[in-house]
Amino acid sequence: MLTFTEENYLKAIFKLSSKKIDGVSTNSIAEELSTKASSVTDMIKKLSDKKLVKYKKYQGVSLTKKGKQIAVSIVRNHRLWEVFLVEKLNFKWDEVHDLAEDLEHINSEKLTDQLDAFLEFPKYDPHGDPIPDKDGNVYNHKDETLADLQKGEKGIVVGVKEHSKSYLKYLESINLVLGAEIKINDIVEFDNSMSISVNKKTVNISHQASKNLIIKK
Amino acid sequence: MLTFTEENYLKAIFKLSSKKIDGVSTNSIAEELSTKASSVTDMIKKLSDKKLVKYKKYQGVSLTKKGKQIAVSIVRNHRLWEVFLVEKLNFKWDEVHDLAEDLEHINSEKLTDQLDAFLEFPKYDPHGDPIPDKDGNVYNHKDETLADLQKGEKGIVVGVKEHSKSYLKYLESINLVLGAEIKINDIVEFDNSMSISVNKKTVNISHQASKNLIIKK
DNA sequence: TTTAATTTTTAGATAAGTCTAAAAATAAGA
DNA sequence: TCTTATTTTTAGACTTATCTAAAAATTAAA
Ligand SMILES: [Mn+2]
Ligand SMILES: [Mn+2]
Ligand SMILES: [Mn+2]
Ligand SMILES: [Mn+2]
Repeated sequence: MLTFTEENYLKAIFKLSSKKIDGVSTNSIAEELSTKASSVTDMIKKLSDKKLVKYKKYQGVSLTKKGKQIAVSIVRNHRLWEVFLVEKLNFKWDEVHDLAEDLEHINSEKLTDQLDAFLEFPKYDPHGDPIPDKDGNVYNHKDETLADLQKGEKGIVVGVKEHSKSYLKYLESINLVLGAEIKINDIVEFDNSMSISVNKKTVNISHQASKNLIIKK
Repeated sequence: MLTFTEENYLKAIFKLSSKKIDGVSTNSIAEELSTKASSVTDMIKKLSDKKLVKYKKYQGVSLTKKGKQIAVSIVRNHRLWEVFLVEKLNFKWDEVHDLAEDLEHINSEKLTDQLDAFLEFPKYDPHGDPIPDKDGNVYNHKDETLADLQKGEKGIVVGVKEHSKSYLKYLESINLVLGAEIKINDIVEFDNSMSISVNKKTVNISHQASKNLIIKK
């Protein structure tokens, strides 16, 4: 059995791996987990001893098959619990992440599978992130954001790239929730802010905000 | 915030307190938690520093108001999660305890309250144990067991005093589940075993088994 | 290709929770 | 009451995960 800490390291490495082809750097893991590089080095050695990561000094780290399996199953847990909290316990999408950070570490295949069934096998979590299936396959969205659309184009909100409470609350306040249909009315060249239509209402949105909203055309 | 370990000590002391009027002994806590007396002494000192227990060397330990509040809220969590697992995720009553041991430590008042509401405010967990209310009141069953009944008397199963998997599985195999109606056909004086009727079937049950089954006449 | 900046690793310390073995206090028995 | 037996506490050691400060390796710049 792994400690919560070890599991969180695996999850962090998994997350960072998706953005990097080669090994994940010590510093990036430290930043992701709000810890120090020296702590990361120590933990990497331990995970390496347990054959959960491949590691060569100064060369970065990557997950082994086994390590990736564990990481994905934790992500699966995390996202299923988020769905549960929103769908069944009436939480808002900006309230569920921290609780899911704890719940994800409860390791029971039966629990996960029964929860999955109870939720009727959801494909996405409340933030639009894909839920890995039982075999560990994850089908990510294409990385197309609102900021990529041109004047006159339409799109549907399918996810967010930024998960902070404040961003999520802001989006909800202007009805930019999952499934919302958007039309680009205008783009201000100076700062790339946009005027868009959602729900027959017109709102303005900064580039900072639009580039974190994942869209399907 | 408390660690899981600290919470488990509080819970253990709470459990043992209900069977003792004066302070709980170091050894009994050690046994309850499968640890050593020396470890218990160390932890008690820590909990005492945090004003969660009252402690005088060699005189046993008892919970403060604050300590008891925490302990009860953990018990509340534990039992609500057990209800969830059985009612919503189709677990059997012998499968839920260990998972609840983990889930109970997820501290969120909102989560607990929403879960309580989702489950429609259950009064008892799957083993018949009472679920403390939001204010920390617990209404325990009277301690009347099947073994206390006389020949010819009837009773209804309302709980168990022993929570081992094997006992729970055994009970289920002979239909001695919560709510089952029992009639005592005969008592063997030699070993206090009983012949009883459940669901129109007759079964024999040892004293060891009957004295752990809580009954309401 | 040296030198300088950055990144990563090591060395040594600290805190939590545990253990064994031994000492101290309490309880039980003669 | 005095002597054992039992219980509880203390002393000292170990493990895990963390940190700071310093050394080593790599990368970037001149
Ligand atoms: Mn999340
Ligand atoms: Mn999410
Ligand atoms: Mn239980
Ligand atoms: Mn129970």
